[in-house]
Amino acid sequence: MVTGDQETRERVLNTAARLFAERGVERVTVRDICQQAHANVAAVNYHFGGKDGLYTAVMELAIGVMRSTTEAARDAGAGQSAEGRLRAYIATFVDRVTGSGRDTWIHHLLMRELADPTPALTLVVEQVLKPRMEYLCGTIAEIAGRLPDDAVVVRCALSVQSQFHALLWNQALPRIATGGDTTPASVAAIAEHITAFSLAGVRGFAQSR
Amino acid sequence: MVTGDQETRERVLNTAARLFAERGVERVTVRDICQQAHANVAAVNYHFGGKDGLYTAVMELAIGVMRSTTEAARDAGAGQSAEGRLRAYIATFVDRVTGSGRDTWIHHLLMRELADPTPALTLVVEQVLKPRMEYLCGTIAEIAGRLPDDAVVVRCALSVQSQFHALLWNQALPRIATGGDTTPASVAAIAEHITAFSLAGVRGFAQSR
Amino acid sequence: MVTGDQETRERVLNTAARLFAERGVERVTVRDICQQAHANVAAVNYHFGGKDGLYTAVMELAIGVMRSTTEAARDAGAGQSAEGRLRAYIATFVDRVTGSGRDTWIHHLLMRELADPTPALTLVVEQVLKPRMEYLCGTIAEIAGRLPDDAVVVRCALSVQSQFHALLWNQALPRIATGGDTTPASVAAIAEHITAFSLAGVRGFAQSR
Amino acid sequence: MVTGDQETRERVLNTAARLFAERGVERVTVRDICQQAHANVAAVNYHFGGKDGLYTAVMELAIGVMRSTTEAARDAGAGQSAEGRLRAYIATFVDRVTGSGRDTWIHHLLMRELADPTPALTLVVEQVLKPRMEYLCGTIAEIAGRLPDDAVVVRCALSVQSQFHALLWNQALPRIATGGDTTPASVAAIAEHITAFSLAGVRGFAQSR
DNA sequence: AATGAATGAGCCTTCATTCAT
DNA sequence: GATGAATGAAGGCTCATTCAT
Repeated sequence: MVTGDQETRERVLNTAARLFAERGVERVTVRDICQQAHANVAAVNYHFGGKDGLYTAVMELAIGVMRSTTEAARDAGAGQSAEGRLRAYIATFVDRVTGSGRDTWIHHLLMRELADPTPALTLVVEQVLKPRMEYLCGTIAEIAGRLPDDAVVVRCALSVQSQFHALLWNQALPRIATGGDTTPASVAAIAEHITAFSLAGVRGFAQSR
Repeated sequence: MVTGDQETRERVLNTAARLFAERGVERVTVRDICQQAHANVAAVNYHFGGKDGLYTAVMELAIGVMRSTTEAARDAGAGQSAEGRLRAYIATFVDRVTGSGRDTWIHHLLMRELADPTPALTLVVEQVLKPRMEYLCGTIAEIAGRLPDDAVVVRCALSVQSQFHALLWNQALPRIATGGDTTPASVAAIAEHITAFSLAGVRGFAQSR
Repeated sequence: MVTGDQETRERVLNTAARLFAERGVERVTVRDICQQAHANVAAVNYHFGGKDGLYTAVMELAIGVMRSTTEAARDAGAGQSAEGRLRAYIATFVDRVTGSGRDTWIHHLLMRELADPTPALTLVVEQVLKPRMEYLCGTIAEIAGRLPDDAVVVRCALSVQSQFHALLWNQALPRIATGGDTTPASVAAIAEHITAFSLAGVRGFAQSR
Repeated sequence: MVTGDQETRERVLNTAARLFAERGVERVTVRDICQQAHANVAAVNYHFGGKDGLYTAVMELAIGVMRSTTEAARDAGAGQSAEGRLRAYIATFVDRVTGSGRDTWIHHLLMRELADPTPALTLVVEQVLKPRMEYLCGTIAEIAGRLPDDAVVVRCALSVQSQFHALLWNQALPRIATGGDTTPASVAAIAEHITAFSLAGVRGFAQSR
């Protein structure tokens, strides 16, 4: 109608990603999406085969972005010591989660997916969460002087990762504690806290060699 | 009267709590609830004024249980040192979250509320989360030799509390890591891990007096 | 509950009469009536056998009042000339219709019944409208020097009677014309107009004997 | 497409007009309308936004027809004397109200609106009733030798107009009086009666100049 | 490739009525 | 005699989906 071509598909996909994250899949109608995307009501079924297909496409998009975040977290610590890699990893995630603007929709979507699992969760686990855990376990293993598949190391990795999510809640919530701020200073302070807290936690499990 | 045991209102309320937690409010129909509760379709509107009212009632029920959990976590550490209180607090929560059977629906419900806030979330924050944070801050403050409203203390409390939720996900998820087990042994191991990790983390922020 | 006895029946009946007139039968619920009448939800079914039975009872009540209005209109002109009787008849009706306060609900109810006939309409026609027409025909016949069952006389009676209803509309409507006033002066002016207009109209059909 | 002749919107609109007039808005269900219109249950919401919107559309349709009736009543008396215009006006209305067949639904609908006003009544008053009153006042003013906004003239206009409605009732009722007939002869007789009665009534208020 | 009118299943809610007490 | 908890039928409306164009 407007431009034709494949642009419609993209507009619908991006609009859906935003709305799904904002309100949740159930609270968004196909009409809402198509209207805001300046597309026809039938566009969703035409391009994605239905609402479910659209959700899957959105999740695939999200997974792509999340994987690039994983990459970024890795790259930020490339060539550094284990402590440096952990610090860089945490800093990258805190930065993305507190959302310097875009891509925040991904975290909301992930929270919903975790609270209300769909078949897409399997993909997220396999392609996003497991790789992250693996990298994190490797780094932590080095710090703790243990093997990456040591149960202690895995638990530490979960302890580290879990702290990012407290940030998400603090954003979605009537702030429980301080730190709804997303000023560069406070973001850095949070990252520094998690790093220090986690390093101390991990070192407590360090094995003398 | 169909079964005659519980009153209709109670049957509907309990059934709704279970279904809301299992599938999410949007995916549960009033008909489903009433059918499983052996009640009439109109029972929801009669007793709760509508689906929304029913959800509110369920959340109030959940809040009641959660408050008793907070109490239990406090009582378990009564009369002990700060470290002992933290250990007891964590043990209580890990025990409840890993679910010795009942009341697991509450955690699912809470996760959904956090992912998809409704007006009920305000109540949860005020009556459940804030009191927990206060208690936790008090204990941590003592360990760290800081004031309870110190920003460092608050961040530590969030770091501690956030680790419980990793457990929740591990339950809802195709297990990312080890520890889908809820055998007494593994539950104890998890509790011990969080305690050790957190104590080390907090002590890293301790102020020399 | 409050006083028991037969008073409940009366309260329900009167409340229903008022509400039926105000909103129309379909727009009034049994719950509304019982609540406003400080009676139980089941009171309507208990005392009147159902909503239909209640409506019938209300119509019977209305018919009683309307018959007394007919009587009053007759009595007001008793012993007077035909012109005087017509003037008194019209004055009585204009007074009642413009509603010096109570009994206005009856007119609204009658309007609804005419617009949306129920079996009760037959009763109204037989016990209220026909007697009025008969009296009016008798009076008009005398003025016109014709027989009461003369088609001309009957048509004149309808012409007279119909003018009352214009008043009802002017009350229910965003006033089409002047005269929403119900001050004694304007009411008298209206009565005088209808009387003069009608007398002139009827005399135009007078037969020289 | 079921029948293919009219468009769905038109079928629904016409069916609704008929049913609303026959039974009243409250007693007609959306399902009834759609079934008789060979349309889907959702057609009403799709084309009219809901039952209320459908009613509004029906009223707009009715207003259109009523305005054309007003035009016809004017045209019928064009170029004639005031008496001739009044006679033509009355004849037109009596003809339409007694219903040579079609468009009778409009009168039923108007009666319901008057008995049970909805927001649509304002439109009817502004676009139909007021213009009619203005024309009628102009004609009567000329006959009575008074100004069109003279209170006496306005009252006369109401007296004239009100007589049409007696006809409506006579149709909806178990006939009170003669004249349920719609033979051309009786229709003409009624029109002639109203004309004569009204002319005499108006002339009684004539001012000598 | 894309549209929008039309569909039908299903949802929440309302309401007159019933029945055990 | 009177209550109020509980019922079931039905209503308006939403929404993802389809189909002819």
